[in-house]
Formats: sequence, structure tokens, C-alpha cells
Amino acid sequence: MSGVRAQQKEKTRRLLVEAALNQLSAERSFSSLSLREVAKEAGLAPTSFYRHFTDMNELGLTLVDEAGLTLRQLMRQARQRIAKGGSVIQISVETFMELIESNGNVFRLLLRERSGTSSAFRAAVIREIRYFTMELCDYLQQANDLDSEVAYMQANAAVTIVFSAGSDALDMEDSAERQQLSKQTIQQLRFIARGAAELSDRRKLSRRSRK
Amino acid sequence: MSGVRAQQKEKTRRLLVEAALNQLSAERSFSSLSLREVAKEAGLAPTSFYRHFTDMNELGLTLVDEAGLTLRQLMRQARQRIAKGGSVIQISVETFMELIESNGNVFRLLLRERSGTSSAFRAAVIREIRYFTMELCDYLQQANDLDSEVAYMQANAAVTIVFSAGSDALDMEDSAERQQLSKQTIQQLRFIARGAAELSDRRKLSRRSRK
DNA sequence: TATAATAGCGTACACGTGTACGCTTAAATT
DNA sequence: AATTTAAGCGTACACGTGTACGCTATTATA
Repeated sequence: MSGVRAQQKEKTRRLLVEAALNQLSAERSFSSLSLREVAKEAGLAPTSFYRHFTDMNELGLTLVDEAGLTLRQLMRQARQRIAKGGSVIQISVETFMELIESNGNVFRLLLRERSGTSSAFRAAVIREIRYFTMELCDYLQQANDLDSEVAYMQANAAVTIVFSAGSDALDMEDSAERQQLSKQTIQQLRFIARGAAELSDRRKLSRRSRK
Repeated sequence: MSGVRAQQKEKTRRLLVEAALNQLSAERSFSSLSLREVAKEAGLAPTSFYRHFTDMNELGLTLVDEAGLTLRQLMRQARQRIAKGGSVIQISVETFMELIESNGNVFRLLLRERSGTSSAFRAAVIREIRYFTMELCDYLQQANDLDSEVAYMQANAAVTIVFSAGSDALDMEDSAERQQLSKQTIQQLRFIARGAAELSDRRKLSRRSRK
């Protein structure tokens, strides 16, 4: 079992995955991709597709996993940069925007198929985003000593804002425009952080006075 | 020119529009609808479709206009309720959620096709949302005496949050769950309002001291 | 009243789709 | 060395798609 065969198989499987990702663009969503198109882009006969996935749906779920991986990579990268000091919000947004620039198509998948057509698909995307939100929630709760419910609301709002900005950024070619968007997003996150901190403080006070 | 003919035409045109709207659901986006499906749902022969629209694309733009109308209706309704007193944010969110419950498919169109496949389509949706944002921006600026840039950032963030919540609400069957979502959304908007008010105040102070 | 315009239909076509089936060829197993 | 396994291909099929074309029936115009 030298595995030269399994190795080849993995290789062309990658080919399919990459082919699907490459076909994504502003005008082309995953759900509008056909099995034959993907196979052709990968240089395979349509029927060979089935040796790797039963379905376009299954390929899609694989892509979502890939996207989740990228998202976790994003978090790691941001944490490293934050450890070196600087504004947490600014660093996070800038890291996110960088990753969108280099992995555009992966994010297109998450952003577009979130309210897409297939229910299994939507569920998978939503799960990845929820995971991302929860991580952020934990961080906020610990770092800023927030009420847990407040931390969740803040994390949820922040993720919504950032992902929406990311979606907008994907359709921008001008880099100055992107920078402007980054700046605005950072400010909006600060709004949210400010409001969350205040509510958390108020809740702490009312809890203390009740005792 | 009694117009009985033009009247009939308008009537079946409506039939097509309604047919398209009725076919929208969690599993069915507009871009996945075929001309033949819509025609069949309307009780027409496929080729009769062309007597009213050149394209599915053109039908789509008509639907977006319809959605814009609904959006403006929302604003009017909210303003009326606000005039009677109460929390502006709470009333706005609740009005929005009501309209989503009664006009689900119209909103599905806006929320899903925002990053959809056709560029003319995306542009139209984005335009409607921008118009909505601008209206809110004017209101905020005037009612809360905000810096204009700050007002825009607040309006933009608020619309993002509310539309995202609306999108989530569309996939909920449980009404208690929806209520919980409303509550959370209201709180998130308050975060943003708080942060915006503070920044606006700070800017005013720095402007005054500079003079 | 005679003529023109037009909403709606049925037929027909070329095209892209998913996928069933059997074959080949090379790796894996015995 | 003989046999089994399986990746990839080509052919073939039924189906749904958009739409061109000509016809009919009814309303609008002259």
C-alpha cells in the first residue's frame, strides 16, 4: 500500500475543489455552478466527478469546511497581531480585510450562500459563522469583563457588521475605497463596543445594589 | 379606447409578478426561478411571458421596485407610530418585523439577491437599500442633532443589523424565537446609538475648542 | 363595417443538464 | 504472475431550458 493511487485521487480531488473555487466571482455563485462546468474546469470528464463527490452539494459542504478553516486561520493571525499591541478592533478589521483580499472566493461562498438555496448548505455556513461568533464572544467576555449576555450581543452585532463590510469590499476594485470602508467599519465597531460596555456596567451596578 | 384590453394586460402582468413572488421561499431564490416555472404558475403559456417582459431579468427589476415600495411603506408606517410617542428604536424594529412577517417574500428578494448573480439586479437592490439608509440618516441627523458623518455611520450600521436580523427572522417558525430576536436587535441598535451620540458630542467639543 | 393591432397559444428547435452503463488502464492485492 | 480494484473516459438518454415562428381570437382604429 504505497499509496500512489490514493495520492493521485487526493490530487484530482483538490483539482475539483480548486476548480469550483476559481469559478466563483461576483457574477457566479456556487449554487449557479453546474457539475459539468466544474468537471471541465478541472480537466475531467463529467462522469469522473462521481469518483470524488456524490453531488455538487457534497462538494459545496467541502468548500464550506475549507472556508471555516480559513476563518480559524484568520482568528489565529489576528490574535498573534493583537498580542503585539495596538487597537484590537483596528487590527481585527484590517486582518479580516487582508484575508478577504487574498481569499476572496472563499468568503464569497460564506457571504453569498448564507441565505442560499440548499438547506444543508445554509446550515453549514451558519454553523461556521456561529462558531466564529462564539469565539469572539468568549474573547470579549474575558478581555473586557462583560456580562455574558451583553458579550454575545456585541459579538453578534460585530460579526454582522464585519461580514457585511466584507461583502461590500469584495465588489470594490479601488483600494482607497476599501480603506475608507475599513475606517468606517472600525468606527462602527467602536460604537457597538461603547454601548455594550455601558450596558454591562449598568447591569453590574444594579446587581450590586440589589444585594 | 375603452381600455378593456390594456386593463386585461395589466391584470395578467400582475399575475406574473404575483406568481414569481409566490414561488419565492427559503429554498427558492429568484435567480433559481425559470421563465417557464413562473409562466406556468401564472397559468400562462411560456411564450406569453414575452408579451409582458423581455426577460426574467426585467421581471426581477420590477420585483425590486415593488420591494422598494414596501420599504417606503414601512418607513411611513413607522413614522406614524413614532409620532404617537414611544421608543423610536423599539417601534422601528417591531414595525420592520411585522412587515417581514406579512411580506416575507418581498424581503427575501432584497435580502437574498443583494449579493446575487445578476449585476443589474444587485445594483437595483443596493440602490433601494441605500435610499432607505439615507432616509434614516436624515432622520437621525435632524432628530438627534448629530454630526453628518456620524449619522451616516450609525444609519449604515443600523440598517445592516436590522436587515440581517430580518433575514434570520425569515427562517424562524417559532414566534417566541422571533420576539427574542427582536429584543436582541433593539439592544444592538441602542449600542450603536449610544456610541454614535458620544462620538458626535466629542467632535462638537473639539470643534468648539478649536475656534 | 372593414382593417389593423395584439394577447395568448402550440409547436418546434438547439442546447445544457444530471447521471446510468460499460470499457480501459494502471495500481493493489493475492 | 494472476487476479481484483478503482480512477477516468465516452456514449447515450431523458429532461428542463429559452425562444423563434406562425396561428387564432378579440379589441382598437379608420
